[in-house]
Amino acid sequence: MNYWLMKSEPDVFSYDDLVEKGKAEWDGVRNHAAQNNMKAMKKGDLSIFYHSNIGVEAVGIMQIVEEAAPDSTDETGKWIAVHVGPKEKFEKPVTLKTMKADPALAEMVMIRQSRLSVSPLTEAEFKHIISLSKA
DNA sequence: GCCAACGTTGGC
DNA sequence: GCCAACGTTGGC
Repeated sequence: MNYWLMKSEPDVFSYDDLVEKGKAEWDGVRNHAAQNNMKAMKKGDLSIFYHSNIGVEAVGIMQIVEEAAPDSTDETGKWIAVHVGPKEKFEKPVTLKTMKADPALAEMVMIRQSRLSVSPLTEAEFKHIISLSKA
């Protein structure tokens, strides 16, 4: 089991949009590092859903339901996407400010490399963010 | 709206 | 293969 963090601008695609659809292709990722992370995803892996730009906070958990396959929005055939489904919406979102201030999350890839839209989390980081969402 | 970080492009 | 210019992302 691996853990991830994926970003989306909620005015484009929000956690509630995912809940409504039930399943969605995580398309449009055009960054090699992010692509490599998606290629490493296995069915059943869990990912934090993070709202960038608006909200700037982690809002819920989703599950990888289909592993990497060609991105349907890519005409070149070079890029891949995974399919995700909703797992659990946080009772309380965890803001970037909270995560940045927390020593337990100081090594988080997303904190250190803020522009990366798909990044790995350690199991400890994943669980810690969950615990913050319940506080 | 600004700006830092950083990826990509293109000239040499 | 280097590096300057430029575009995009994303926090503030």
